[in-house]
This record gives sequence, structure tokens and C-alpha cells, in this order.
Amino acid sequence: MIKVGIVEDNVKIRNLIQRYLDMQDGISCGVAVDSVEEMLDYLKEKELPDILLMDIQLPGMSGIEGIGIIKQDYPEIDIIMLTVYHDSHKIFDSLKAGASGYLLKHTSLPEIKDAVEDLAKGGAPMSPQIARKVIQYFNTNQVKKKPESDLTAREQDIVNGLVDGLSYKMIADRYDISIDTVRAHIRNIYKKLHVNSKAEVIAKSLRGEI
Amino acid sequence: MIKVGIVEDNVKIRNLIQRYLDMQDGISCGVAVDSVEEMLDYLKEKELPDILLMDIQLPGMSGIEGIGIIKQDYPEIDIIMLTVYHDSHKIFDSLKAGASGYLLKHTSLPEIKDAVEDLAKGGAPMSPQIARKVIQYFNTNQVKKKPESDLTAREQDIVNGLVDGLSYKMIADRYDISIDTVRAHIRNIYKKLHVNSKAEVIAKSLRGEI
DNA sequence: GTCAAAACCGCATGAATATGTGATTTGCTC
DNA sequence: GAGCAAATCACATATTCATGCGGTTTTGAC
Repeated sequence: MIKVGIVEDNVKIRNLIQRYLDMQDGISCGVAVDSVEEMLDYLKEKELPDILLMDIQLPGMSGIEGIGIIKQDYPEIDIIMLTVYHDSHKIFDSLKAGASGYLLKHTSLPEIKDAVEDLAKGGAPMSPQIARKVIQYFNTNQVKKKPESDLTAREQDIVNGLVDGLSYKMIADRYDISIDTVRAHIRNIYKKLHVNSKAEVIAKSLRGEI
Repeated sequence: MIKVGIVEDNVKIRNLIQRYLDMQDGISCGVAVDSVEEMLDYLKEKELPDILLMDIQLPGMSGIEGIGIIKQDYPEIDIIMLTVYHDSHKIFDSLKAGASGYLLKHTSLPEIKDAVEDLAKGGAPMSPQIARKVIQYFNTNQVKKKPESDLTAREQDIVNGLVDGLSYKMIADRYDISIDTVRAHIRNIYKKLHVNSKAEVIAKSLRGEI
């Protein structure tokens, strides 16, 4: 018997999921609350569930913060996020915090049931769009081992200066050239990198894209 | 009609999958070869498939090397790995090389068909065990850093804006606040981080020091 | 020895940023 | 309900940046 708990502030959705899961063979859903705080109270008193379904947008503590707190005290509980958010930040923050699955809210009840069973069997339920973003994380963030910028050595010097947080004047002093020369180099760097601010150069550089 | 190609050196498996997929509605599987080299020859001459199913262990070039070569010349082709290997290195190397899905070989024919359709719809098919390993990558590899910045949630928002290369005005628009408020937050951020330029904030953030 | 690329320099101007000095509202704590 | 942090907004000013234009000198390749 898989014991499931729900943290979801929309009463209708919460009751719907709880009733549906509870009537399935092999699943019991004995606790459904509307905030992380309530769930923490419950966990202190009662039997621990195996799996939690959790929203992100909640009254009080957010679901993402909740993951961290709950996993710290009860690392054996697996958490599936069930939310409308499909932006990368929320997804990766959730996974980093310790979530074991991530479903979007349009997921049907049978699919939620499948996800619970999947997780219990050692899988990691994800909505297809979510899986795609996770995969893309590897595709994009790590494939580029050699970004191969066409920056000259001097231009790279200037970039390093920017990354060190220096102003044009400080860079000029560091390399003993005039500030107008720094400007000239920066201009060329912007052209080559297709950007138009210090900020973007620094970001690119620190992301390893130069 | 989804056009699928197969690279698999086991003739029995290859023929089985090809025949099965080809008889499905909406899928055609016109090419099935036993090495990356042959597939490259085919791609030069004929119509490009939308999706490739590819083994890792192959005569000649390995499937993982193959991903890189194929994606370089034909980035629009999505590749699903279909292999017996479930070790993290092979999985992550494949994903980094540009694979869009990863299935284990015990996957049934209908599941392979589902995977093809899933991918065509923007998903990212993965066997449950694979999904679990991918998720664990985030859980373990990245949780460890807690730089402990005392930035408030709003201040962190602003920092994210800066890292995205936005100007004050753009940040103000993103969060629907006035540019003077952005300035105020930036001031406080600078105080807390002991810096005095956008550049330094971005650098600190991307170095994980926030 | 010519040619192109790289590095260097200068001036000018509008835009963006850094920083100061205010203020109001809200929610939480004691 | 006093005190305080957080978030919001305003106005002002000096500095820095982004970008336009124009150059010269050095250096390596052909």
C-alpha cells in the first residue's frame, strides 16, 4: 500500500485528487492539507506517507521551500510537484531542493495515479514538457565544451577585466592603455558576441560561453 | 507523418522495430541501418527523418559519437537512444551530446511507438529508471552549495534580472514596479554584497556566491 | 612590399548607472 | 502600539557606459 499525502490550497482540486487516489487499489491518501506548515504538523504526529503531492504556490511557505524542510527532516519521503508553473527556474529549483517528480496541473487523475505508482517503483514522473526542459538543460548548458569565441588575446584581457568588475578606467590602468582604446576593444567585443552591455559579456563569460 | 530512422546492429531487433513502427498510423520507418556511418551516407542522399532511434554499442563509431556528428549536420533531427546501458556516464554523455530521449532496451514496441509520438509532440521520452537518474543528478550534484546571502526574495528577483542582462527599466517592467524602486533595491543589494556595480553582482551571482 | 588584422588613440553625445536624501505602506515582533 | 524590516516611489546629480565618427602604428601572411 502506497501512502500518499497532498499539499494543495485549492480545496476542489485537493479533494478531487484525494478521493480519486484513495479509491485506487494499493494507494491510500489519508492526509490532504493546504499548506506546508500544516503538513509539517501532521508529520510530527502521525504516520509518515511515502509520497507527497505538492503545489508550489501555497499560502505561507512556498512548495519549493517546503521540499527542503520536509526532505531535511524526512528524507525518505518522495515529493512530486504538481503545479501550473513550467518555467525553468521553478523546475530546477524544485529538483535541486529534492523533488523526485514534476507534473503540470493539467495532468489527468489516471496520470497522477500512474505517476505515484511510477515513483513507488523507482521511476521519476515528469510531464513531457518538463522532461524536455530537463533534457535541454544538458543539451545546452553543457554541450558547448569549446565555445570558440573569435576574441583576440587583448579582447580576452578586456573581458577578464570586466568579469573582475573593473570600470573602463580601471581596465585602462591595468593594461596601461587609454580609456578610448578600452572603448574600442569593447566595441569590437560587443560586435563579435552580439551583445550590447557589460552585463551580457560578464554573464556569457561566466557561463563559459566565451 | 513522423519519419523515423533506426541505427541498430542487431538485425532481429532492427527489423522487428522497423516493421512494427512502419505499420503504425502516422509513422513511417523507411530506413534502418546498422552503423552511424551508413546512416550518414543515407542522410546525404535521401529525405531526412524526423527522429532517429539509435543504439550505443555499434560497429564503427559509437552511438554517442554519432549523436554529435549527426546533430552538427542535421540539428533538426531528434535522437532517441535505445540501449541496454543504464550507467550514468552513458546517459549523461548521450544527453550532453544532444540526445532528446533515452530508452532502455527492454522497452516494449508499443512503448517505443509512444516515445516516438511523445517526442514529436515536444516531450522527452525516458525510461523511468533513466528519469530517476537524471533527477538525482540535480538532487545530489547541486544541492550542496548554500552561499547564504541575506538577500530578500525581491532582491534576488532583481539580481536575476541583472544576470539576464536587463537594464533597470526592463527589470522595472518585468516586475511591474517603478525604476526608482529598482534603484532602491539595487542600492540595498550593493550594500549587502559590498559591491558597487552591476558587473560585480552578476559575477558574484554566476559564481554561486549569492 | 602590400594587405589585413590587431592594437592603439581621440572626441562627442545620449543613455544608463551609482549614489544621496528623502518618503509611504505593510506586515511582523515584542 | 511602538519598532523594524521590506517593498514601494520620487527627485537630483555625478559618473560611467554605449556608440557614432575619425584616425595611426605594428605585425604577420602572402
